[in-house]
Amino acid sequence: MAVQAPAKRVFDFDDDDDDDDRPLTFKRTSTQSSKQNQLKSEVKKPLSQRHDGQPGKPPAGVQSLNGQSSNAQKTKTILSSKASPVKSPLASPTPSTSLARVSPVKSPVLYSKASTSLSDHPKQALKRNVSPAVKEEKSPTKHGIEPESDEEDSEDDVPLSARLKGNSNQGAKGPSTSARAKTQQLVPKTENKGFNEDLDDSAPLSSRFNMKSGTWTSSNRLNDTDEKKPLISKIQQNGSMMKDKQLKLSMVSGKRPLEKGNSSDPSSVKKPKLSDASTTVKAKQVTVKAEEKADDDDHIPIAQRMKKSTSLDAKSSSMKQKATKVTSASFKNTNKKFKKDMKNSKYGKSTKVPPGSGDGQKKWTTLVHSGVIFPPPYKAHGVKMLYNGKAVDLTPEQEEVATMFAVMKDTDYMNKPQFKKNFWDDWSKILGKNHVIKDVEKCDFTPIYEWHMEEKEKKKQMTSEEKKALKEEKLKQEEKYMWAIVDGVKEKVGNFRVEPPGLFRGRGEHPKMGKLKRRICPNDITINIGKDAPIPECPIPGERWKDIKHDNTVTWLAFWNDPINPKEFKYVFLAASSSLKGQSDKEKYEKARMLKDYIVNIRAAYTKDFTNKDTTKRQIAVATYLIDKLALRAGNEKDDDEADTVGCCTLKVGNVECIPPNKLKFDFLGKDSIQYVNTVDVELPVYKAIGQFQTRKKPNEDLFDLLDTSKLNAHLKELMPGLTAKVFRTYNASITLDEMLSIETKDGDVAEKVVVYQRANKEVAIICNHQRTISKSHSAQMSRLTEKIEELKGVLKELKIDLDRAKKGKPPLKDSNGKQKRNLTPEALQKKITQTNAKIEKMERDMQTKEDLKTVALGTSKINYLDPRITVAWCKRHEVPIEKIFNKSLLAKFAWAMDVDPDFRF
DNA sequence: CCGTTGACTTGGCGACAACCCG
DNA sequence: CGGGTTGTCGCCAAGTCAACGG
Repeated sequence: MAVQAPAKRVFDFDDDDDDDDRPLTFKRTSTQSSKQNQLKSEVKKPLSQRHDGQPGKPPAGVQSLNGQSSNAQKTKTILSSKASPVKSPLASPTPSTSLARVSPVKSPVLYSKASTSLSDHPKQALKRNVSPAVKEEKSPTKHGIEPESDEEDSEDDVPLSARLKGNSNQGAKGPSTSARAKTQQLVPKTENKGFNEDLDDSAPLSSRFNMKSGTWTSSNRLNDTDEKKPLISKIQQNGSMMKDKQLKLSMVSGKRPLEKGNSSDPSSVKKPKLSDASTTVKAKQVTVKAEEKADDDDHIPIAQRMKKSTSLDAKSSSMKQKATKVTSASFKNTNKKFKKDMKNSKYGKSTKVPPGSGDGQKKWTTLVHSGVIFPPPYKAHGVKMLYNGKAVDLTPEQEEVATMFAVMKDTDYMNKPQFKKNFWDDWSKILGKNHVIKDVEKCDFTPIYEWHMEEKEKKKQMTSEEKKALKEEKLKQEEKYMWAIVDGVKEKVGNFRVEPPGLFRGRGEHPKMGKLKRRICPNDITINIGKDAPIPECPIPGERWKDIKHDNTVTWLAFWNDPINPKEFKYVFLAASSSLKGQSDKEKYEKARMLKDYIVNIRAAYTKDFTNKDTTKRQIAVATYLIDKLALRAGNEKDDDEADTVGCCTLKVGNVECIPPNKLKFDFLGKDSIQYVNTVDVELPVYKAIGQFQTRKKPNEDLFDLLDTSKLNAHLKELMPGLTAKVFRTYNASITLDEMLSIETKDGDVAEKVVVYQRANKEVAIICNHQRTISKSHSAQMSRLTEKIEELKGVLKELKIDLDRAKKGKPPLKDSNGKQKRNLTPEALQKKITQTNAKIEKMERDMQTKEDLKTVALGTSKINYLDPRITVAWCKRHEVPIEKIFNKSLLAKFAWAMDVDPDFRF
């Protein structure tokens, strides 16, 4: 189709070029010498090494992407920086073994000036961030910037593991993983005084609320004033950051307005327009720099635009000042990077279509796609399983299900009676009443399992050529399904493959685990497509689609009912890189940013209600507090046929333990049956309120008996348009990243900055409780590292001895094999010693990082919670190639954020 | 109101590929 | 060059939340 639009492209390396799959290789010259950064124990590792210097094929464009370091000097806007804060590394011994340990509260972070304390900031920040809650405002006196704070800070250095509770014991994680215990201090003791300058309102959890009602401190990010600005104006400003330029497609009039109609945004009241995304890339950037600026204002009312047209930065930040010159310079650099893209883009600025003006819900105008692809029909293998020791004949249908079960032999599901039972219930139906097989326990699936393993092995043994051929074959078959054309623009489809049949693998103690998930046929599938688009041909001869719709108020391309739970659906959507998704992603972050302007008042309001006589109000207040401080999920009601997990509104009395004088210990299974364990200090009124909610209830009764998510969200919506519980998670995650980056980034090489980023990322992951299971080889890896370190230490010792001897003119000792070593000068030996020490330190740091991250999953927050503009802007400011932080998929997904102003702050 | 339905986001994990290091 | 790691990607389960229908 004509549509191969060269249209959107940002970074899209992939897209239209057909060589979509070409791996990107970023070539970078910079060497990252591993310098160690003293800050904490983390080490940079991964990012820095990969890609560097790799010979790969560096697409020209890409190359330029990285090139920035060379010229960009001006870009750097150093925020606070200079001081090198060295913090004591692991030194601080705080053996925080106790789970419950609560770390002392730290002083609030100072944003501005604080020169002296600069070095402290990072620490403080860190700590504060450790737990969202932590950042309460504390009285300066207390923890303030006192020197001793260092000591306290040291806690930060404590390995995560130490902080986590239960690690050790938990070896056995239940269904899932180990629980992580966190300890945080939510509450500051609150002195009312607090205040001011030091506090940042927007800080995540911090709470400045305690101040007596009324006084809020304002944040001081340069823009205090902002806080009070009418929202509208702020928003506009913010909004203006994004530009929305769309490239026009050459052929089609493609406009690709990200913006949806605007309309529906509930929040519209205050904010004129949240959205506007620039989904497209600005290929033009390069060419048209000037325009860019102009473009940014697209969504701003014309009148206003005129005013600001000249100054690029004005837009954004109201808060921050613009780094004008700088900015432009950096853009330049940036632009270069996009060279490649440019090549395709010769289009000028796009015409943006006035977004949907008017159509409230309309998500698209034209939609063309090829439907879905089905898994191949089952091929019987004929391997016979045993029943009572004897081979049994099975029909292909029976064998298929038996095979599904057989191949799960080495999974944990085999230890779950529920799984077996459900499997048997479904399989026995297929076997029929009269089948010889009457009892699963007498079944021996081993032959099938072995057959499966052999097949797997065969596959592994294939040469890479064969594998490649196979892959290409598959690609060829799927190619047409991979794309959809939305309003004239070619977009990637997310999951166009219909889910194959299998045994349901629910997480946690899911009551339906093991049930047969039957094969989906065309007859189960409803297609949604443009009215004028050709209806995809049904790939299975003789069958037909269940239904065809032309509903442009939704974004799905197809759906079918979930065989496990027929009242639920499985949808086929566009991929994350599509502008439709990009736009809603952007709106999500804009909403979270809007919360920043309301947060102070919201906190004040709920703080006040901690003691409200009306129990419902009190529950709402406390629940909101928990959602804000701890980034808990809302917690919808669940059916009995789902795993028993909870969120804030569904917390049970037994999930929260009150520990005098004012600590709460949470322990529950959240989404995906991931355990959440955390002990926090809370404000006394909260503590008391929780106690009240618990009285006269059994452990399994609802803590918030008068509450549910709809009531809670209805209440939140009164506080801010469009506000719902999940917005707090996004807000807290993003604001934490933004602040940590701003406070901790120092001068240094790219690798060091990447480490700073990762550390911030880690804090966010901890806040959100994003866990992963410890890899099977973790302990082996650790002991191997320990061994290596020991070995190096041995070498070191020997070197020292040799050094002593050399100084006295004696020859070195023999090595372990008894051979004489070379005579080295004391200087040479000294150098070796230094090198070895550095190596040991690096390894120790690597190890520490590994240990810290063994249960933390960084990816989820990056994908779903961290506003990519924060990252992109930071990369621009600090000359860190964005590819160091975002991989190919993320770059594609966040195309809409790539042109953000370097001064952007969440 | 309230339970249900529908649409869309968030989440951990396994398979596989790319990479690294002796 | 082989095996252990680490990073990507796809899969699909499990949440959130709004709209609907009575």
